[in-house]
Amino acid sequence: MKLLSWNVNGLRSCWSKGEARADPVAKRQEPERVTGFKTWLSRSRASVVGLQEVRAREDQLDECLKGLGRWHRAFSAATRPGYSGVALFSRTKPEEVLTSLGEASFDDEGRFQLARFGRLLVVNAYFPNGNGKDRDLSRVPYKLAFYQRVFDLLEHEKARGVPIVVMGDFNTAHREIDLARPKDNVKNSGFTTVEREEFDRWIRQGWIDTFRVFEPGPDHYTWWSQRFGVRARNIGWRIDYVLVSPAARPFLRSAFIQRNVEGSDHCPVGIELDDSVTGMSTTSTSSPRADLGDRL
Amino acid sequence: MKLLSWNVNGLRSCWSKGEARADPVAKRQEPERVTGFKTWLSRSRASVVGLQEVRAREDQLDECLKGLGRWHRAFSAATRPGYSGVALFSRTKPEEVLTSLGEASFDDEGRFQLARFGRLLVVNAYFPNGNGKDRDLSRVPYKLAFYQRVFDLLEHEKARGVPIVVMGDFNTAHREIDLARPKDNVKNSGFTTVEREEFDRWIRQGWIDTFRVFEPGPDHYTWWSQRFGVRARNIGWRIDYVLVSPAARPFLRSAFIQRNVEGSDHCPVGIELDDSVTGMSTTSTSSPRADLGDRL
DNA sequence: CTTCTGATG
DNA sequence: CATCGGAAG
Repeated sequence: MKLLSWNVNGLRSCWSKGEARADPVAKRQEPERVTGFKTWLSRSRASVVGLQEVRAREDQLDECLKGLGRWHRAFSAATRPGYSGVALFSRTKPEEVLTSLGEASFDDEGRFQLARFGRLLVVNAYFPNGNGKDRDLSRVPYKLAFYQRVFDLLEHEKARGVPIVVMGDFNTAHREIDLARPKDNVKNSGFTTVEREEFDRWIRQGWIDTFRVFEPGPDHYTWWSQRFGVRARNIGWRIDYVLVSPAARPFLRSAFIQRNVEGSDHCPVGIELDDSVTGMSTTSTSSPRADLGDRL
Repeated sequence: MKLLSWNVNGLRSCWSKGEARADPVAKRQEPERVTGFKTWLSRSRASVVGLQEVRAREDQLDECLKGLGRWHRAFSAATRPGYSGVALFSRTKPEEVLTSLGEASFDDEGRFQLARFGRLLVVNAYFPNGNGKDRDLSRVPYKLAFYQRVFDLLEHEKARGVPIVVMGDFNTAHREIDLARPKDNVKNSGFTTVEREEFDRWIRQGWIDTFRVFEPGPDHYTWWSQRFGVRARNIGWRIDYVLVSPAARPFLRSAFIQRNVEGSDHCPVGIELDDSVTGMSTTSTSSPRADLGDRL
């Protein structure tokens, strides 16, 4: 099974880039194909797709969601209009979906979804940006608290040997190799010491950065600033990740970055797991099954 | 001498429509020529140009103002950023420019300029829209007070026989013939009885609607809603005018609407006056010269 | 429908 | 640089 994660930076905008709209812009130009959301999704062959920065409530998405084919869809929007928001699309309906982290300051921002497919837990998360109102680091504490809350929430199941996937926009580059200009960014949110240390803690505690299982080298990024056209020169950051718990590791077949998919300032990332990870296929295993009712 | 008036609905936007910019839009489309501000101005052969809804302070206009050629420029911006604002361009420097109506509630909105060229007074005005916050008529009283203030300010000079031009966006259609759908708009600001009566008062007191001197017929408009593409079907309003005082009437050579000029939801309007109206040409007259120092 | 800000990324 | 909302026209 394939799992994909994409920060779409506004689903309506991302979707529109793949459509030849009869809008004022289209009147002035030849429709030019960029990939956009719809084409990407229809060609994805994914089982589960996590989106971040949807920036719309479900009822504002009618046009984008029309004709997408048979997907189960779950949304968690922020209270503030046009801000944040995550969505989870899946080929089969999850047995459970949870969107609360048990704290209003987190839940108000539509950043978290946890879904269960058999024994597999899939988290779709949009970790906060650490920049505050005045482009300072004032939101870093909130960001770290969010990381810790998600970590704590999953710890028991991870320790029990439940296969878990945590995918999304982590808004942090882990190591120097994970961004093109590490020296220039040591004081910028996304690459400060505290943020990197929190990421380190996840890895030390057993979470696996799936992309690095297969690719140890540099120049692999998932986000590029929209300024100065730096994407063409690949001056980017790897801030979108798919982590898996140790119990999911044996099922991991591949991990990848879809750097040619356009429509957002992020590109999609993903992994392939053996179908048996859910415990729902013919060949079953004896891994423990998550019981969200107990823990969450 | 030719005088022109145009509500540009954002000078930066209007200007950009005449430029083949290297911007994200241009990347996706073939540059298509629409007239825009720069081309219009350079081909205008005007002596004086009044702009309304500039929607920028002078320091935000560097790019638009670059390479426009030799124009004297005067600006009056609103306090609130991106709102209202008028500008007066002229081939010769006005002897005087006045922007205050003597009341902060008017002056804060950048709606008024009065310039003197010899004995000729030129007013560039952006009369308020009568629609309030809730799309009601709550700004009609302010609009009427503005009309009355401008009227009163000019009355003494008009009565003395000074040639005066008042050009701009009046935000009112005078008579049924001045809008395509009079019946549908009797309750909308711009065509309510009180607004039309204020316009009537100006005419009764001697102000001349220059366009009607030459064109008594229907279907001549200066503004079209941006919704539903009604400009192509000419469903518009004539709300931009050039009025002249009785003393200027003998100098009036033509009046016109430039309905094919694009770049704004309004099109330019203008008149031609005999050059001698300023009293500065070789053939002088004995008309009184305005003395702003006394009155304003 | 379109122009602007202002917040946010 | 680009998204989205809101005010305004």
